[in-house]
Amino acid sequence: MDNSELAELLNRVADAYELQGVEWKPAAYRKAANSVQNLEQDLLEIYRFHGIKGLIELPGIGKAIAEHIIELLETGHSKKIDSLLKKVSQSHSEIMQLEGVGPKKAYKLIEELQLSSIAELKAAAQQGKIRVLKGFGEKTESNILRAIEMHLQGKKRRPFAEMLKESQSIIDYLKQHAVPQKIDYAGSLRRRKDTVGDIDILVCTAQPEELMKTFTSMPRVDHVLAHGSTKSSVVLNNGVQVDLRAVPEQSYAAALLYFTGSKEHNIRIRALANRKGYLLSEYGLFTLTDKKPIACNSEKSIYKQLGLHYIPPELREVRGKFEATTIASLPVLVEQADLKGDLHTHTTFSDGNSSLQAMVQRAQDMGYSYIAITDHSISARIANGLSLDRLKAQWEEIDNIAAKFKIRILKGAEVDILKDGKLDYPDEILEQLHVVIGAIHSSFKMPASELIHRLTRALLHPCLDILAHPSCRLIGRRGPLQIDYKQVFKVAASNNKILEINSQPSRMDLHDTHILQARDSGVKFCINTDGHGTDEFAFMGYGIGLARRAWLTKNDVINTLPLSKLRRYLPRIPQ
DNA sequence: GCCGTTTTCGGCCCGACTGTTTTCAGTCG
Repeated sequence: MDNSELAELLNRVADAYELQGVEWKPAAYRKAANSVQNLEQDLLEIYRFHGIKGLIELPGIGKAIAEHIIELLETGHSKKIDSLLKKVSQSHSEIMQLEGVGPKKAYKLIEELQLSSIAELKAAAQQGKIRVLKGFGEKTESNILRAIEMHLQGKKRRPFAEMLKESQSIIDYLKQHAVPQKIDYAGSLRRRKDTVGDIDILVCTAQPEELMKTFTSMPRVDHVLAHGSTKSSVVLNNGVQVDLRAVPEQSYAAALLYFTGSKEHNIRIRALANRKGYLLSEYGLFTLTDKKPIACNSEKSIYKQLGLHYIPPELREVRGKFEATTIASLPVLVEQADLKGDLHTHTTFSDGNSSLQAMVQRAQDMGYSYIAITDHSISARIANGLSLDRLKAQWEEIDNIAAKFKIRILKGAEVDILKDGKLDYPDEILEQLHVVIGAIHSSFKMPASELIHRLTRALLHPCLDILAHPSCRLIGRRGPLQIDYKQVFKVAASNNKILEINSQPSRMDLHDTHILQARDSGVKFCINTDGHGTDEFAFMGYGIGLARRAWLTKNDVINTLPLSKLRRYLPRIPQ
C-alpha cells in the first residue's frame, strides 16, 4: 500500500466520522492524510527503518493512527478502519465531495433518499425529490445537479503555467475595468505548486461592491458560485474556478497571508498566534484580550511579530518542517538571479523553433555566462534527431560563431536512453560532448524492474552527466514512471550524476516531493528550460518555483556555478 | 485523534456567503 492509497483511506475514515457527526476526529484524520500525501518518503520505508516512533514523529500522526497505519502496511487491512468503512461506501465519499454538499447534507440525502451512488442522487434531483426535504429547496436541488455535472467532468488540477497566464489575464481585466489599489494572485499559484486547482485573487479597493460586480460579470464567466460585497466566486467557461476577495488597505498583508495558505499553514500560524496572545485573521493581527490591532504592513512583519522568520510562499506547506523555521534561520532559497546558464536547449537543428545563433544571443542577453546546446539524438526521429554527420555540422557551426559571443557555448546532446539502457550515440562521440543529457522518450510502460535497470545502466555510463525530466510525466496526460525513485536517486548520488528540474510547463519534472527525496539522498540538480525557442527561456521561473518548494539553495543547483567551477560536475568542458 | 515555550487534559483558525428560514446552520476556503 503506497502513500496515496493510505492517504485516500485516511480521508475516507474522515468522511465516515464526518457523516456520523463525530467531532474533531475528521479533522485529525484529514490532517494525517494530508501529512502522508505530502510525504517525501514512502511510509513503509519510514516504518521499516524507524518503527512506530518514525510514524509518530510525522505531523498529525499520533499513537492511534500510527497503529492503524502499521496494521494496514503489514496486512493490507485494519479492523477498525474496515468496520468504519463498511458504513461509508466510495460513492458516499463522492457525494460529500460535490460542491456545496458537506457532511450534514450528504447524510440527510443518503439516509432519507436511501442513495448509494451519484447516479441515484442525480435521478432523485431530476425527479424533484430533493426540494421537498426539510432544509433543502429548489435552489439547492439545481445546485446539486450542476455540482454533479461538474463532478462528472472532473475537476482537474491544471499546469501552473497555464493558471498563471489565466490569473494574469483576469488581473489585467480587473485593472482595466475597475481601479483596484492593489491586486495580487494568491493561493497555490503564489505557492508555486506545479499544478493549480483554482485561482485566488486578492484586491484592495475603495469600491469593493463595484469591483465584485465587474468580476462576476466578466464576459468569460460561465456561472457565479457566490457574489457578496467582499467575496465572490465564479467558474469561467473553460471550467476554471476563480475566487476574488476584497479587503481594506490596513488588512492587505494579513489577507495576503491568509489567502496564500496553505490551509494547514494558516491553521498552524493562527494557533501559534493564539498561544502568543494574538488573534490572527484575514483582517489583521490583534491582541487576543482586547482585540486591539497591531499594525503590520507586510507579511514579514506579521511573521516577525509571531517570532518567526519570513516564510516564503513556496515553503508554506506542512511537511513537518514548520518547526525548523521557528528555531533556526530559514535556508536562503535559490533564485532566478543565481543561475549562470541553461544546460538543456534545442535549436532548429532538431525540433527547436529558433536558430542556434538566436538561442545563444538570447541566452547572452539574459545575462547567462554559458548555454549548452542539446539537440536530440539520432533515434528521436519525431524530434528530427541528429545523425552523426549533422551533429558534427552543428559542432562546426558552434566553433564558427563562438567568437561573436561573450557567452560560452557548450556542445551537448539530449541523448535517448534506449530500451536496454544504452545511450543513443557511440562512446567516442559522447566523449567529445561537453554535456550529455540522458532522457527517456519512449516505452514508458515497461515493467518497473526493467525501467530501473534501464535507468541504472544509463546512469552508470561514464559519459552521462544529467538525467533529464526523470519522471517523464506530462501533467494531465501521462503519469510519472511507476518505479522506486529512491533506487534511482541512490544510483545518481553515488555516481555523481545530476538530476534535472525541467521547467517546461507541461513537465515540471522532478516534482517537489521527489526533489526533497533526491536531495536527502545527496543528489545535485540543474534547473533547465528544455527551451525549444528563444521565448521559452522565460520558463526558467517555473523550475525555480519547484526547486524553492523543495527547499533547494544555490548550493544544490550546479548551474548556479560559474563555468570554472561547473567543471567539477561536467569534467569534459575544455579550459 | 492530536498536541503542548501556559497545558498530559482540554482545547482544536476564522470569517464570508448561501439558502432556507425568519435568526441561522451548513459549506467553503
